[in-house]
Amino acid sequence: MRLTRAGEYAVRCVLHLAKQEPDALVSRQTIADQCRIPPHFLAKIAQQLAKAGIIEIMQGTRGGYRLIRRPAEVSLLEVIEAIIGEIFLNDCVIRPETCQASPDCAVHRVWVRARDELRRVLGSVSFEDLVREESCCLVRFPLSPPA
Amino acid sequence: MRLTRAGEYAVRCVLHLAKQEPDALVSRQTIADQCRIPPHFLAKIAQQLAKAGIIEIMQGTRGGYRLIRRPAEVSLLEVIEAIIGEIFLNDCVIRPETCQASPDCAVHRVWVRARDELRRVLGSVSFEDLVREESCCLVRFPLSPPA
DNA sequence: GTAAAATTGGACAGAAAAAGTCTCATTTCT
DNA sequence: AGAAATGAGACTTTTTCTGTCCAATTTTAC
Repeated sequence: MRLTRAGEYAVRCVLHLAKQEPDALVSRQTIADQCRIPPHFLAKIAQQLAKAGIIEIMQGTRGGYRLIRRPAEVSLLEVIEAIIGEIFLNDCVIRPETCQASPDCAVHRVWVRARDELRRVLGSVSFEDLVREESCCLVRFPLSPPA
Repeated sequence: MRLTRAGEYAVRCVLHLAKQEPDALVSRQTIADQCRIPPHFLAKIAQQLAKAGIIEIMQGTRGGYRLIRRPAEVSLLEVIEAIIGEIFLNDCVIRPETCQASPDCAVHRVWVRARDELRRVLGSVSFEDLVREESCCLVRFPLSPPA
């Protein structure tokens, strides 16, 4: 019951793009280096983000990734679900056949509520918020330890 | 990002016990049959529930499992976490070293909030609630389809 | 006390999912 | 045409989860 690493990488990647000036194009290698993501793995993740309409992928010599929506319009939830699929917590929430009479089941209803709450929290935060609040999750190594 | 099957089984098991009269002792085999849980797998799950102080295991010929707390005093969260460990959603929430400067990170703070909400929802529901609301998640096969 | 019936506890195997790697193809710029 | 980047998918490795098996232990019954 946790975010997959791919989801975490996706958040880092989008956050990195959101921190640049609008429409900046950043190479995969740069993002991979700075966000500590295996480059080939990042490629797969980027494809999913592109399919979800969050970033744009430019091929060729001066290719790379570009955020195609305003950071304020992209929620944490959206990026995560672009990678790991819709959050549902428990099978019975999304595949009623695993549980007889799901809608009549109190346990089922709790899971639905829990999922809704979780999605609400993640959906209420945009990447603009995250940038403004000075997020880490990007490399911080050059930083010297606090004096 | 979903409950494991072991967690689901644990909920079914405790729910089954909660539906009996107080202090009823139910054999592992009976629970396994009625809740459709592989008996040996149930044994492992029961051990964790016992360790968490939720059920009591009686050995011997007329052994079995018994709920040792009032259903009203056992939350869904407790049973789940007894099996899958504390819910944390993202590594950075529980292992700060995966992320530099976690507490300063806005993403980190969102995850903490999301986790707290999720745990709050699951923690607010007791097995008494679930029994009262007529939960399924136990076998329903003998039931004929609605006319 | 011994046998039977139940569970324990740990090892182990199989399956599924996730993480990461590799390679060849394609695109774009020069 | 060549160089430098990404695309796409197959593949491998690792990890986690699920489930099984068996010897040991406990309790009940005779």
